[in-house]
Amino acid sequence: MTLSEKNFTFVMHCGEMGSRWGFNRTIGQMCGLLIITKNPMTANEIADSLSISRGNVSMGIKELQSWQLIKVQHIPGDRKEYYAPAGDIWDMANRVFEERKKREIDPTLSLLRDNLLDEASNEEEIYAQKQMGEIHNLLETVTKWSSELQRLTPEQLNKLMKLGSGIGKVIDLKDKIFKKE
Amino acid sequence: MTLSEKNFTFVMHCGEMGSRWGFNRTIGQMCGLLIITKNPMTANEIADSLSISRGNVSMGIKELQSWQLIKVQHIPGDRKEYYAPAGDIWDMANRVFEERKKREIDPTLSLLRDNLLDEASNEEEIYAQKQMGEIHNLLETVTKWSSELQRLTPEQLNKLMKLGSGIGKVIDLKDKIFKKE
DNA sequence: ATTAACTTTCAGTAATTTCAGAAACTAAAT
DNA sequence: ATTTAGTTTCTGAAATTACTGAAAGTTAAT
Repeated sequence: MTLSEKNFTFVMHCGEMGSRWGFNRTIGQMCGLLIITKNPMTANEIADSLSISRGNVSMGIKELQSWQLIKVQHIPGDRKEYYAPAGDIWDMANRVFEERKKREIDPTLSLLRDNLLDEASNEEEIYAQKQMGEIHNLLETVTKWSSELQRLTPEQLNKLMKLGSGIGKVIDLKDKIFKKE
Repeated sequence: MTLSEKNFTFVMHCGEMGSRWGFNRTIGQMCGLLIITKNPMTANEIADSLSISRGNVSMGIKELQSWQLIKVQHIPGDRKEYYAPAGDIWDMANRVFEERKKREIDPTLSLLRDNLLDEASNEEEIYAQKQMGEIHNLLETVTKWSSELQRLTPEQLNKLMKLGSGIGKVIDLKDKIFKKE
């Protein structure tokens, strides 16, 4: 089964974007391919569709599983493993976001925490520590906020997103109401 | 002027994280270094502090300027260029965020827009197009939302962030109020 | 218009990352 | 216990990316 031209273009685009999204070209392609393909695919089908080696697909699968972006399925009476996206687009985006937070923010947060426990021992370290404190604040805020968003129900989240510029008004509103109490 | 051990550790950490944040090791180090150093630095000071070549620093500066993360300063009677972070930590994070959106989201958004204009011509393309539509929605929402956040005043933003789990309640609240009208 | 102080560019090299294909492994069916 | 259908791991080659150091470029002072 060969890809239609339009679908092929999309898959290749996912490849180009792959490294920007946190993985590599092949893995980007695999991810795009599985998303637009209705039926689950075997590793060999993936390798053929993308003209890459079977070994490479195997490594890619492992990686995509570590991101929790794909799941394995079995068809009764068939020994092959079939792969499909794990969840809908929104779920997948969430996973990517979470995983990237883990890789891009958490390590720094923990370094900064450690550092801020130590007393600075001179002028230069005092300034540095002040700056690190700022970064720490920022990252904590982002982290807290993102976990709050995860906690909202899909409907709430949807309302929030749709709110758009209204968000400013709502904040002010909330402010007025609670100031009274 | 050589870095204290603690500061050195931080700068090296920024290097390790560099590629995850969208640039490379050296540029990560440069960025970290400039952030924790109180006084603006010359290119040579940067090269010495990090033990990298002068040419490399020059390229790094260009890159950091393209991200709008640093600015040049001059000291009267001194021909050297002095570099310092452009803005506070929040500003910088914003710039990184914006720039990454440009690289990681915008190209895909435009590809998807184009694709969705075409009529799908068979079963397979219909499904693919449905999925692409989902991705398109998601990315549009993220884009819109992030530009809304940029539009808020710092105080509003701060309130919003502090709101934390309260956000759910506020949404419901807003809902009730406007349903009456 | 020369020199001196500084910056940028760039060609070649070094380091890293990605990949194919072969070999090793696993487990179901016979 | 062999065969067969399948998956994973690993090595070295290829491609990409990052870096150095030297050469070229710029600008201000003399």
